Amino acid sequence: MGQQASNYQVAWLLEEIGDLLEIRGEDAFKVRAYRRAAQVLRGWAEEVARVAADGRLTEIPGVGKALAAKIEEILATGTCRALERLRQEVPAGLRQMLDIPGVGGRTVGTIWRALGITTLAELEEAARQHRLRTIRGLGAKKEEAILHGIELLRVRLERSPLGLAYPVARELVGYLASLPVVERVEIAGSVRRGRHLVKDVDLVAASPEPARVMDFFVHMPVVDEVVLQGETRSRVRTRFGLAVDLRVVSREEFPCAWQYLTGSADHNVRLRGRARERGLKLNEYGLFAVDGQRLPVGEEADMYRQLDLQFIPPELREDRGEIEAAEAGSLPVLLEDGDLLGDLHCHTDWSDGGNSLEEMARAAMARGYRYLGICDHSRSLTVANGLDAERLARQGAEIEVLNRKWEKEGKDFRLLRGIEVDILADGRLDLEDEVLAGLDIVIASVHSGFRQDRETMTARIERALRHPHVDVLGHPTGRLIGRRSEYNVDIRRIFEVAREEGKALEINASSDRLDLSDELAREAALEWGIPLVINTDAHSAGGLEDMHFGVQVARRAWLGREHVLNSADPDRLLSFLRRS
DNA sequence: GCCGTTTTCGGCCCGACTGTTTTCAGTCG
Repeated sequence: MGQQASNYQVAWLLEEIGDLLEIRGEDAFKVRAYRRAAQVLRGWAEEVARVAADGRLTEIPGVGKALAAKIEEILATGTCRALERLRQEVPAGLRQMLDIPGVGGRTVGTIWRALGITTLAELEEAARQHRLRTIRGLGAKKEEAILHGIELLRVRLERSPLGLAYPVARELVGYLASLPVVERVEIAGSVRRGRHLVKDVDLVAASPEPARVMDFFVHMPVVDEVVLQGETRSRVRTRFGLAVDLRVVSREEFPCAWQYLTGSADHNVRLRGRARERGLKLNEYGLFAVDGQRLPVGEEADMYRQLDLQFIPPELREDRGEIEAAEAGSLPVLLEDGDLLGDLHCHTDWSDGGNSLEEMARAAMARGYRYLGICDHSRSLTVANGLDAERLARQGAEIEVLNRKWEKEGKDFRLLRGIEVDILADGRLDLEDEVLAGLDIVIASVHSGFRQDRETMTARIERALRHPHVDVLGHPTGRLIGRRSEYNVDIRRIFEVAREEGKALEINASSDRLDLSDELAREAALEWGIPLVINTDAHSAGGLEDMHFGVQVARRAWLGREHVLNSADPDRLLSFLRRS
């Protein structure tokens, strides 16, 4: 993480400026400009500090002179004057209210000015006392919606989405690893298991000098508050509100400590019982015989072996049958990051993505992919600059030019011409059949009318899935983690139709979706035999890296490469797509 | 705030939906 702010941190502050401006009632386009820049930076592959050093900040789309100056100020000082002024003016608690679904800057500003409310607790109190409905423009329904929204938000405050926790964990691991006295450091806990929501980040390190490691840990620049600090365990709260636990043990203790701290608790309880049955004792420091003699455990796998079990990958450690399977030697061979040969769903600057076709392709090649599906939005999604038939055709022509160029250069890579076509409210698709017929891949997704009743929504998706040109159903349940619940849809009926029609379902790997969930992915693939695809839905080159989260969903679903279409080589993949 | 082979100023952010409303404001994607 170094001294200079990372892209993520700069984005975080720009986002804050946008939020505060919105609450103050500033021009919506200005607010949008800050948010857009933050989004671009979050997905920007190159270090923004590096870009700034070269004086190339304004080459980043969405960054002009004013933002470039602010970014430079943030890189130099960790903040900027404009932000500090806003923080003085707008109480800190108001910002959190923007996270309540259905509440935006206007509403927050109105409530603030009318009732002087500045915290979530005060807002909830006022809603319960029916004081919000006295404000002009708000009513009983809005008051109820706010109370419900606060509930949804609570879930998110107690647990962080993996997409937030994982980069933080990775960054801290890198930071700790740079310390010479640290022999080894790893991510443990639910982040390692790939849970979509995590309570905190658990790290474990091996070092002969734990006190020095701890001292280093609690003084890291991202630390907001030291919750507790001891010889072997410390807990801090980072600036993002995320709690981080670090345990430091000896090298000898490391494998069992790592295993223990990875959990889950239920899984560990079963393992300890199993050790006891064998006359052994298992704890976070090691595996011991009755006489207290330490058994050799050089790696986690040794410990499982001592308990007559196959090695159980972290994603399976939930006591959902993995111990029985490991005992029988029947654990599945799980999908791995390297198994994926392409990503079938990403966006470009033709619609609402941040990078060009070629930039997305380069990023895909750098990941070792052999193909990349370009599936921009379709025309009805006007805010995303969705493509109509004419622009889609022009994009297709550009893709063909690129593909021919790479073929000539002998590159084993191609772009697939695709679309993420909107499923309209009645289940029709947003583009004509003959337009869809000319594409390599068609992903159909719901982006509107989320409140349809179960029957209507199910029939709507069913109709789209039965359309002969549709290959994949995108983000099948529509959930946004901590922000929006699933649509009201009979997902088993959708499974039935997908199986009948031979269509694939998406595991959307975008960290705020992870949709299908691990439970549904497992059911779809293993019980219904439906082929899955794992796609990042990336809106920038950096977004392709979310694939890791999708792989973890698949692993948590007990799936191997045979269940995932985009682990197939291009010919096999295309033959599936042509079939539909 | 950004952006530009129509433009360095004036667009950008449009339409659906909901709730609070007598004609509109806010949110969302």
